[in-house]
Formats: sequence, structure tokens, C-alpha cells
Amino acid sequence: MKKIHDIIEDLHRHVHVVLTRLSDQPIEINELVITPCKKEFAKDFTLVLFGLAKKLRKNPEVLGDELGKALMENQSIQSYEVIKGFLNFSLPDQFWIDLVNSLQGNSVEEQIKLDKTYKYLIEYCSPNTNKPLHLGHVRNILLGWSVYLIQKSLGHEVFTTQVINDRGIAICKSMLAWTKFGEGQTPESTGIKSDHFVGDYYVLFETKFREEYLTWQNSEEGKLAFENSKKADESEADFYKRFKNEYFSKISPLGQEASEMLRQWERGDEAIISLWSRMNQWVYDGFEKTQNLLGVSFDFSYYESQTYLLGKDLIQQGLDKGVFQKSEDGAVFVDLTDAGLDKKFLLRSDGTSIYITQDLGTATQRHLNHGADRYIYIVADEQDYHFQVLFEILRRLEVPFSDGLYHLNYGMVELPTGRMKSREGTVVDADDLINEVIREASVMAQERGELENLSKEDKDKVISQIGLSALKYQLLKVHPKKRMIFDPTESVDLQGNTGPYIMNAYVRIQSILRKTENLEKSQPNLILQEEKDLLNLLIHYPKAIQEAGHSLDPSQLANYVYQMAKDFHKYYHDVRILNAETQEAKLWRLNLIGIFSNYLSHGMSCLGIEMPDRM
RNA sequence: GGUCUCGUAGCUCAGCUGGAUAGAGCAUCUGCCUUCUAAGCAGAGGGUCUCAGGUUCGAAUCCUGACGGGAUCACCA
Repeated sequence: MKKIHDIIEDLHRHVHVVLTRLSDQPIEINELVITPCKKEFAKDFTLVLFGLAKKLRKNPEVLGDELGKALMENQSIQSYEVIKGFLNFSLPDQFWIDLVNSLQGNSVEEQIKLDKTYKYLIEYCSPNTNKPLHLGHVRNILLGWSVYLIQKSLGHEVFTTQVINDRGIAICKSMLAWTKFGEGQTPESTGIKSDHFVGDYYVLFETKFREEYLTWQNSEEGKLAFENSKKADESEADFYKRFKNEYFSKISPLGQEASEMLRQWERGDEAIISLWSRMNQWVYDGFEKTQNLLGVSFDFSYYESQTYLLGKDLIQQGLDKGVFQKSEDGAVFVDLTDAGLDKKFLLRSDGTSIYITQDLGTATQRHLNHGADRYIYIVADEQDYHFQVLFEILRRLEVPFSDGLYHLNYGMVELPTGRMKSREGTVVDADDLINEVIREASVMAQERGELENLSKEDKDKVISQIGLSALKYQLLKVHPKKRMIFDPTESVDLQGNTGPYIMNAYVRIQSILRKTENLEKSQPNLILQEEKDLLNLLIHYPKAIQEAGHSLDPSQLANYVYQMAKDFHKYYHDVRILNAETQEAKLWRLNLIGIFSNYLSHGMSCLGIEMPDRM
């Protein structure tokens, strides 16, 4: 059974043969630019002539005319029209019949599968364990999951992973606050979602610490510090802002306690480790609930507590190879200035490892464990520099997988009011956001009343699918690399360029199909222009999703699916399907929309969006 | 200050491997539900594609520069 790809290639070949006959110059088949014709010219396809005309030293319009005539004689095309440098042409019925056969005879997956596939490992989400997930994580999660789904549907072998930062001073702050002020409370006893429960103690620590710092600032000691250590012209406020870290590590009783806790953790103190495990488990349980709500999962998890010591062997190798250097106090660094980067430290003078040491370690460890061809790190673009350095170092160490490393650096999410700041309480919490979009969907569904006959369970499921589609599509339709402004009130919009709009197109089709029985496959004897528009979108679907996969950019797929829904809504409005003029037309249209809905739901499913049958 | 990145309608965004008159949605205004789900369709208004040069038959798209936003430049993560 021919695939769409073959049919398009045939078309190019027909044009190429004729063109070669008209030309004294060799022309490559991939020099032909054939696109769908713009709607106002009422033809099926367009060949752009400028490039060819230049190469053949002919006037574009003359060339277009010659070409059109020859293709007509050949019966490759049905009609044509040359406008400026464009050859617009329509194809014979056989082309469309072949196409419909291809669509009926191959699944979407078969149509889009790539010949050459790879093994991917995709890292996404990668949370810290001191706070619940927020809007930034949601963008990350949805991107990662969609990239995963797209690659998988193209036939690649794909695995997902998250690196969990479960150690360090941050979690110790939560632990300390809980020890001091928690009075034995638990998520169960308070009924608070467990990751939020831990996050609340992190916030409590910060609050107590701020109070403590303020008290100190007003004490004799604090005032003295200001007088003695301030820079010329430095205001009191500026000084105390700058001094905060030093206060935390050298003076603050709370700071001392938290640091001591970290040291105890590193020594393996049993009581501390047990508290740490307990609180982290609360956080994981909470994360998992949120991730389940979003419908995502991971094949592997890496925990920093288990990987932070990795990388030291690599440092030694680097030193042996002469790629790294040792400074006088024993710290190890690498000089990357010749690559346009800076000097980067890799090991502290006391021999302990830092962030990048660990990343070097996990990178090699992962390659040992999974042996993928490509490693995709989905991490916000604030870490661009870090990844440039990381990848450059791995190249210099000549690790075998350095060509397969890719940082998908998505832009940060901002609110209409500006950046999210935890200190100002403007962070949009993931769970709150999810609940909010579902609540809004519920209100609207109530108004429409289409779900009245469903059981409570089915109804809730559909409502949650609608709400989530709004949120997911809203975040995925923007190009990943772009910093985006996220308006929570817009995310609950259900009209226009939104998830529910696309969903509605699918649901309308299902509603029609429910009203018919025994669909025979049928060939059209007449294809309306509106139907060719729909078919044209299906023709280009494989290319669209392949391009989205190639560039790791779900927004291309999102926008494509929107275009499909838009054209369908118009078709639905203009053309009668169940009450078609003839039985033949009805059968054909039912077939067409059935196929179309398969592609719609395929595209949406690759965005991680499930489609209900009614809404 | 160095490096990277972005600048398209009132707002949020497509388009960017150069092609026809720069597109959507929201918001504003006007029509269309006795006809397959109106979460829909049709229409109106809204643009110096930040600015200035350059390359080209042709530039929102490529190059250079300016201006404006953002990120980053720790023996932090």
C-alpha cells in the first residue's frame, strides 16, 4: 500500500521528468518547491518558479507556461494557471483517489514512521524536594512529555528520566523547621497534600530566619556590623541585603543549625537520615500525584544523593589527559577561554565535588546504564551557560556520546505582572492551576449540559480532560525557546485557539459517527474544494510531525493541529454530512471525517492531550 | 562591561532553511441556533514586522550596526 510520502514523491517525479526535458541544465528533484496553493487562486498546488527560472535563464512566466503545457499533455495535471512566478495547478482525480486509498490503507503511525531511528534518553522535570511543583515545572513537564511522545510515535526508542535534587541545604531548612515547629504534625494529621506540607515548612524556615535577621539588624551587634563593614555610600538596606548570605553562614543560629544538619546528613547520622527519608518520601508522594494528574511518568529516576559523588574519576582522567589543571590550593579547573567560555572550577580545594562535577558524573553514568544515541536535557534557558560548559568539557574528555548531547533550553514562564517570585508569593502552584482549569471546565460543561446523561465518574473524567487540554495546549502552542507570558485567566479560556476548540472538532465528528452504522469504505466520485483542503492537511501531516520531532518543538505540531481543527469547523458548518445530497456523498464524507479524526486525535495525543467522545 | 537571546495588531502568539496582498486567538463591533454539539461559523475595524544600512529579481525572514527587554558570567545549585 502506497504511503502519502510515496504519492508526494510521485508528484515531484512527474514534474521533474517534464522539467528535465525542457532544460539543458541538470536539476535535482529536491530543488522543486511544491506547496499547497493559496486559497484565493483555486488550484490544488503551487510550484515556485523563480529558482528554476534563474537556473535555466528563462523568464519565470514563460517557463511556467511551458511546464504547465507539457504537464497537461502528459496528463500529470488537470489544469494550471501561471501567476507571476508561480505555477498553480490542479491534479487529476486519480491523484485524490490514490491518496484516499493510502489514508484508508495505512494507520497514522505507519504514515509517519521514519526509516532511520535512534535511541533517546529524555531528562525532564528534575525538581528540588523542598517545594511543590510550580508553573515553570509544568511547562517543563509538558514539553518533555510531548517530545517523548512525538519521538516515540516517529518510531524512535525513547526513555524518560528525572534527576531529583534531594539533598543540600534547602531540604535541611524544611527538616529543621519541622523539627523545631512541627509538633509532630504530618500530612495525614493535617490533611495537607504531602509535598505542600514539606514546602510549608521551607517557607516557615524562611519566615523565621527573616524575623531573626531583622531582630539582629536592630541589635548592637548588627548595627556595629553595618558601621564596620559597609562600603562607601552604601545604604543600610543595601548592606543588609548583601550581607544576608554571610549572616546565614556565620552568625545566624538558625543558619548554623541548618548547616549542622547538612553536615550530619553528610556524615550519615542515622536520626537525620531517617528524618530526611521520611520528609523526602512525603515530597515524592505529592509529586507523583501531580505528575499523575498531568498524565506523565518516568522510566528512571536519578537521585542526587546517590550521584553527587560521581564524577571524581572523570576529574582524574581529565587531569591525566592534561585537559584539566590544578590550582595551588588543590582545586581543579579547566580553562575554556579559547572556546569563548571562561575558566571553570570542577572540584573544590578541599576535594569535594560541585554541581558540574556531579553532572559530568551522571552524564557518563547514564551512558553506561542506557547507551542512548541522543541525550536530551530539558532545562530552562537560564542554564544555557552551564550546559555549554558541560558539553564542551565532555567533548574535551572525548567521551563517545558527546555528539548526542542536546540541551532543549525552553524560556522561562512569566506572569502578566512579571517574573514569579517565591518571596513575593507570586509563584503559581501546579496543583492550584490544574484544579482551577478543571473547575472552569466544569462550570462551562454545566452550562452546556451535553454531559448530563453520563455517570458521575465519566462526567468528571471528561471535565478533567477538557480542563487539562486547555492548560496543556496553552503552554505547548508557544515555541519552546521563547520566553512566554502566561496569563492564568487565559489558560481557562475554552474558545478560539485553545485545546477545547480542537477537542470540539473531534467531538463533533464522533457525534456524527455515533449516529451511523456499518461504515463501508468508499471512494468519492466527487471531491469538494473544502474536502481537498482537509486532505491537503492530511498530506502534510507526516512532514509536520517529523519536523516537530526533528527540532524537538511540539509547538509546530500544536499549531498544525489547530489549523486542522479550524478547517474542519468550517467544513462542518458549510457541508452537510448526515443529510448529504446523495448516499454516495454521505458515505464518502463519513469516511473522510473518520480518517480526519484519527489524525486529529493522533496529533493531540502526541501533545499529551486525551480526547473524549463528547463534551 | 563580556557572552547569549528576544523585539510582528491594544494584549498573547504563528510565520523566520528568503517568495504572491504579513496571519491567528483574545478584546471591541455586526450578523448566523425549528437543520449533524453555537466550546462553532461569517464579517468589520486594528500593522512603518523596534530603527538604520547592506545582500537579492524579491527581506518580517539572511548580514552589519544602533536602541530597547531578558538571561547568564561562584571553589552555589
